[in-house]
Amino acid sequence: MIDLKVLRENPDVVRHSQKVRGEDVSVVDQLIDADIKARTALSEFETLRAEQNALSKSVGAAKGDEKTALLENAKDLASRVKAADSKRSELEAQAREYLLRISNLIDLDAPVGGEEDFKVIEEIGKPRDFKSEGFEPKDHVELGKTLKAIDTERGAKVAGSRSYYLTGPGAMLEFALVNYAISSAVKAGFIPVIPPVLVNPAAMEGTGFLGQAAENVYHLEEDDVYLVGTSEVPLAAYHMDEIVENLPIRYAGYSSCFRREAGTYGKDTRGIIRVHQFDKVEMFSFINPEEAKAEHLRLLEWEKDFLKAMEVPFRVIDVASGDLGSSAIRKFDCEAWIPTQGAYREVTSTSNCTEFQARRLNIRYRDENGTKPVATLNGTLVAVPRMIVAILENHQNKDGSVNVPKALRPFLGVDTLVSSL
RNA sequence: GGAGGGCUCGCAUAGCGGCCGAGUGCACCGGUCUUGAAAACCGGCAAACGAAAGUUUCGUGGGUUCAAAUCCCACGCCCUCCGCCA
Repeated sequence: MIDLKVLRENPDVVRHSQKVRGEDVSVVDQLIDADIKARTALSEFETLRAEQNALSKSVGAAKGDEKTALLENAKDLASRVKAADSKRSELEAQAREYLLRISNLIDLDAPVGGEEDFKVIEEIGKPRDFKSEGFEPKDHVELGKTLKAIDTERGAKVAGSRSYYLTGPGAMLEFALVNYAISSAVKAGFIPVIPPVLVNPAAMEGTGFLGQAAENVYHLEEDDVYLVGTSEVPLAAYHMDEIVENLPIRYAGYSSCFRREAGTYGKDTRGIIRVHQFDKVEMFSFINPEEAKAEHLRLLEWEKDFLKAMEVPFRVIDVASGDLGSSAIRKFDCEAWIPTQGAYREVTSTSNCTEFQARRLNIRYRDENGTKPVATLNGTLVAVPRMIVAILENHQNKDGSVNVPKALRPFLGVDTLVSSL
């Protein structure tokens, strides 16, 4: 949630943010109004309550007739307190509802616009010229099949669309990617974490995934728990309701991720670009808000290092305001070149959520002036299926074999993946 | 799934209707003493809103009462034992 002080003192900042995100602006004024009403009700309640507390104390001390008279008074007051209290909680709930509908205040450096209005920051590596090499690149589905690495047909048979098996070299590739990712993260000072992927509503709500993203979240009705779409959720909630010390704290979470992919019918139906379940190594930082911007760039740097090590051509984009999640003020995506699509596709992403999540999750740090919400940031180190796609397609040879990036060789044990058909 | 026990300020515990936002010990911070340290002693030490007064918070939500950490109800979580199972 945003800082109410900003809203009270500078509502135009909030209006502008909502506007460039393409979100409801009118909720800002509804919140301002609700906030004033709630605060008025609160102070009315507090005044009455103070009176009641004082009166109550005198009842305890009084005797006889005096006591009877006081009790009469107190009874009346008690009912007024009760009424004031329920009015207060009603208005506070209303205000909170509006508050939760407002997204984090956009970074003014983020490009304004929709999905298409991203800004390319840099391009790293050059796409291969398969034509001059004398062959048509195969797509990852085909390569995965001949290498016996990816089995989407049986995935569909057993689990439905957007499901797959990683087998043999495919499975080994996942282990290699994850091991390489975790060992680089540990070198960079991250604490490796294997978090729960089944979380309660507070964790889900706190990280902001039950707003606009709710339709993509799996919910297990019977037990009222959610399957996380990213380990960002359990990592952020790890310090829920705590006052943390020794910032920055950096975690590298490895977990399965679950996504309903609602509203994506017909999009990326082939292969494992868009799937319901995949594994991912995610970086997550808790940090002093003043350092959030610098940390964002550091996370991006780690993502770039990983992609460079995969020897895959990619570009970095500055995602436009209308395409950001509600918690993020700015987001950088790394997009790998996918030869058979002739396009760059998102493989990793890093977001600066400033204090937005920490406010909801009640995660604070202490400084000379008291306690304040921390900033949280997240970034993908590796999302396994998409990285496998990028590696297979970019490093394929004419005979259908695939060269393994040097960085992965120690973890995989081979230099080349060879067709076993 | 069955039977019990428990949830109080970082940790451990006291409190069982008004004198309790709450005692004690440990931890922590500051000081005295000491060549230095330990010990001892003295002082401080939960959080939120608020300019302040004040209000709120003893797992959560509801109820009884003039008044609830304390009584009642529901839920959640944790622990122990039994059953089942990876």
